[in-house]
Amino acid sequence: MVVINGYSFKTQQLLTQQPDHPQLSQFAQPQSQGPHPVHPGPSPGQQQAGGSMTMPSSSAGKGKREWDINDAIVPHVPDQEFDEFNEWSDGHVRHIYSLHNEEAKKHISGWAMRNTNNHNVNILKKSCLGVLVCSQHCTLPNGSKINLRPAICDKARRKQEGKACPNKSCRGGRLEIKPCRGHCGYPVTHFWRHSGNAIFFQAKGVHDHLRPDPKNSSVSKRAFGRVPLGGKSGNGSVAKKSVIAGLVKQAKQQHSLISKVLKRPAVSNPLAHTALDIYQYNACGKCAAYSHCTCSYLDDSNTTRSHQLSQSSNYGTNSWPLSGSESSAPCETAANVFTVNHQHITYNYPIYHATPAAATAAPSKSPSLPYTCSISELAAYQQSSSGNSFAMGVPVHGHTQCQAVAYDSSPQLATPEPEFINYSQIKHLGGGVGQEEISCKAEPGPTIKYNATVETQPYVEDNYDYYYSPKAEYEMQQHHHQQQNHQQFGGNQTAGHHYYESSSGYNGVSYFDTGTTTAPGNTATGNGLEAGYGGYYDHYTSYEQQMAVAGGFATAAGSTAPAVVAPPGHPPPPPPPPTLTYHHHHHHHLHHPAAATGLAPSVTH
DNA sequence: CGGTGCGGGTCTA
DNA sequence: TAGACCCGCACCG
Repeated sequence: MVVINGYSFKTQQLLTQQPDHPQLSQFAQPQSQGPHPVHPGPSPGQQQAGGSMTMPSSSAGKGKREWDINDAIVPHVPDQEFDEFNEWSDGHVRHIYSLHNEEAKKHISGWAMRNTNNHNVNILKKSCLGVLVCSQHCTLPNGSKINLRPAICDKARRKQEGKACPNKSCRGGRLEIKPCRGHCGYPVTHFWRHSGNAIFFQAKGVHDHLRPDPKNSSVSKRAFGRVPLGGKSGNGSVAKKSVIAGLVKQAKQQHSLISKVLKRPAVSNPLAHTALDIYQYNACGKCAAYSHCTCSYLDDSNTTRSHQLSQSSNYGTNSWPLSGSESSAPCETAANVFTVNHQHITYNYPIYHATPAAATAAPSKSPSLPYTCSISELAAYQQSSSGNSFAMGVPVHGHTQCQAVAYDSSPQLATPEPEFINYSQIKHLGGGVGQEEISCKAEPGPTIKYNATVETQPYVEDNYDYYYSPKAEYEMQQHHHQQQNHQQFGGNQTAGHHYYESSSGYNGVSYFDTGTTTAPGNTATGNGLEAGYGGYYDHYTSYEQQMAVAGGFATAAGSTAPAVVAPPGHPPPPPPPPTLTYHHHHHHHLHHPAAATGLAPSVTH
């Protein structure tokens, strides 16, 4: 068994994708449950691929890591196992942060994430706004492109759009938004949920664009503060020079990092596959038909990627999109989307065939093979640098992925492909709750309405401010950190993770459910209710409570409980109530009396 | 002023 | 029905 960032995988599975988990397979093949075909796409069966997907086994010890943001009950995580905050989470990843983690509390993200009303008060959903780019695709002195962070505020963002390109050398360029389509053609989404002593974070989709510069970056300031960026015509000055120098330095360092990453042996060591491999790529393969999936938006976007690659001079920068996004933004398997209630909540949960092949089997629709290959590698790098707690596909992936990505245009991956299982569904099996649906059957890409300035933009990833903003340093650290993570794979990555804490406890948000966390290791107590459930209470929570009782999960911290989801080899939890449906289609919380827990329902900060 | 969260509504598939 | 968005409002820094 291999533990990756807290997620356990059976070595066997990693090495071989054999369907050795009947139960999992079963769960992984929800289609068997109902009329809904798992994969409406070309190959309905692709997803199951033998059900080899490795669902982390709770019995394995890291079962607590098995959760989905929509799970009725999320695991309790020991304080020591909280993840280090990652502001650049990308791909289908999940993190569990300390309730005291300031960044987590603020739901911070390097990506421009805006609040999205998902009508679920328990889970905060945010979607990516993409990045601001120059309409002229101008190139900065360092060869990079304008890549600014869109304002979250609609009004502010509108003001940003149309502004003159901050690149002084740019003529007529205007800032425009390149929308994110990393999640089946839709913006990448982040979900935040406060439960118990932790903040659960789950991301869906892989950003198909570069990381935007920090809003306080020099470029941003110049862009919106009318401070001209260094340009040929530029007022050269010291600032300009320093910027260039920094860029050069940055490029070198990045190159160095990339080289390291690429050199890393991975092929020979399947186990070396990082969680990213598993959780990120697992994302894709969900689309019933990649051909239908707009994750990688074949249309005009392809060219964009190609262009990006073509200008990969500085691809090494931290902003480069993940391979998944570039060549094949993973999308979730439709079959794995479940709705538990009327809250518009999708239960997408990626189960990855913990096999090297799977990891590299990220489907791609991108026709640009050569670029794709490059991207794959870059992606691998970026993954690592992206700050994901999971290390990512190393060179191997890049390599393998070249094949997979470049040539595998088929949704069906011959190799074990990432699969998505709805944990909730699993839990609800028999309950008739989890009904699979197809999440990526349509091509949302074209449907993107706002700021549909999706033109091929040959922009190169770049962080001109890399050395100018505090963040730059941080990111660099992140890069290194990730590198380390890569090497750590195979071991408990979460252990020893530093997490930010603050004396101030989270005051509570509506989606903070204190009673939704399974107590650690408790296998037989159902008494957690009194302790864990304070004020916040809704059907969701109620259900969780029920589960807690029925399943012997203690909600109170300190107790130990089995993973929420029945792990392979473990019988699924007791059947859930018929439905987890909220009373009202739209939110309607019972105005959670946060009193008991001292949590203010609507206090956001 | 902008970030952030809430939540009522609309549109679309 | 569900997902994505839009929009206004409120709060906060």
